[in-house]
Amino acid sequence: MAQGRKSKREHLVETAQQLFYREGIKGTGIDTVLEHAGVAKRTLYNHFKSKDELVIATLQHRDQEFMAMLKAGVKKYESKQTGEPIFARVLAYFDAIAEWTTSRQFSGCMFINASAEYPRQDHPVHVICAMHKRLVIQYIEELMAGIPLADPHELAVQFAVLTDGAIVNAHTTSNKNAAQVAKQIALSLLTMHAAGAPADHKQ
Amino acid sequence: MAQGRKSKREHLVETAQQLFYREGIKGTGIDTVLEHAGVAKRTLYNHFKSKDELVIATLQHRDQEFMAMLKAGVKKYESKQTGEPIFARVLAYFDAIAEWTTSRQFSGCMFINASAEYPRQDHPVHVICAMHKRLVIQYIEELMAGIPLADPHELAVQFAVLTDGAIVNAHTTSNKNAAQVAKQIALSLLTMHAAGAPADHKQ
DNA sequence: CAATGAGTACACCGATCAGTATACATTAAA
DNA sequence: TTTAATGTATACTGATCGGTGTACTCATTG
Repeated sequence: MAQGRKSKREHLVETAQQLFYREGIKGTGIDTVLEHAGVAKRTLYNHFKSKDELVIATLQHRDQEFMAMLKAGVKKYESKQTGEPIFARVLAYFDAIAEWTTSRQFSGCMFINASAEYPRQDHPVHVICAMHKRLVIQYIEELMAGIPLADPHELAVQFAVLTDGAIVNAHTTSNKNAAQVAKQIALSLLTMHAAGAPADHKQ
Repeated sequence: MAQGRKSKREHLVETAQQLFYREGIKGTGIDTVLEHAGVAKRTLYNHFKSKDELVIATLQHRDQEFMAMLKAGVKKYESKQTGEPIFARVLAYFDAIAEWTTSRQFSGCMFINASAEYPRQDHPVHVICAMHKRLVIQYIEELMAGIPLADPHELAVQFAVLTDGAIVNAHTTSNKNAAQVAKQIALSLLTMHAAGAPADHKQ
């Protein structure tokens, strides 16, 4: 098994990911990917039997990468939160989203973009996108583990809606504040629904 | 000026809009549009000098149609709201969004989808999408005209973020509840920020 | 009737698309 | 050293892309 520091397959996936993200999936031809990767066409088709397969591998790779980015962001911002300590992790999550949506290369959520390019709900790409979103909700629930809530899942869904809204709004209208808007709303919801959180007693 | 009940141009725009919405813009070829419209290729290129121009005309048409749909929805649901009457119009707006996102042909927001297909922020399509979103925010502000608020615009932006989130979430994860989730959050924010609304005095 | 403008039918263009075929080079393990 | 796997280079396929050229029909209008 000949392989450099990175396998050709991995290199192709990473190159394709960049291009798909910047130019869209249907806006990026196979030849463009090969050109940027410096890899022969035959090699690509030895690893993937079609462009669709490359697209799916790309989205799976992005899923891993994105979740890792989120977790790193939460770790980074968790300690910088003021106010109620049990809220720190969820609020840090929104800071992570904010950092991402205001970064220079930000171009929306790859999964939202992909499912916009493949609108049919039964298309594999669309299915993968739905799975990713479900994973994010699950992660948000984990972040709220320490908070006494009547229905943690429902609040996680609300936060997911807020997140998607912030991402899309930031992308379409170039609004650098969108994620902070979402964070503020999230904080309101937290204080509203957290029953008997210390230092938050009603009057 | 020969013209049937509808001008060829209008017919082309409406046909293209349907197809672009269902199959994506880059996923729909000119020939497909012509086939469905039953119009000669030359006719199309007499009205539009490129596909991009047709796309833009389509988005402008959709903007009109969408705003009309929103206004009709608000009128329809306004009287059916319970609780604080000055909130009725904004809450009806979310019901209109809910009706749309749960309708059979719903396939996301055409503008969000379009700007996902054309990720570059300076592309004309992206610019039109941003304009549309700004129009919606303006409309939301109008709906809140009767509510005493410290910063109506900020709340309108929050509602826009909620709306985008609901739309995207409904589309990507087939969540029929997304818009109702957004409405609930909106109601919370309204009661929280509406200063001195009757029957809403503190304590 | 003549002229004009709008639409049609259809052939055609070069470019690009995803994907294949073939022949050769490199590498590493047996 | 032989063998097999992996990758490269390049040419090619058939389909489709957006867009053009041309000759025609048809209805209106002066």
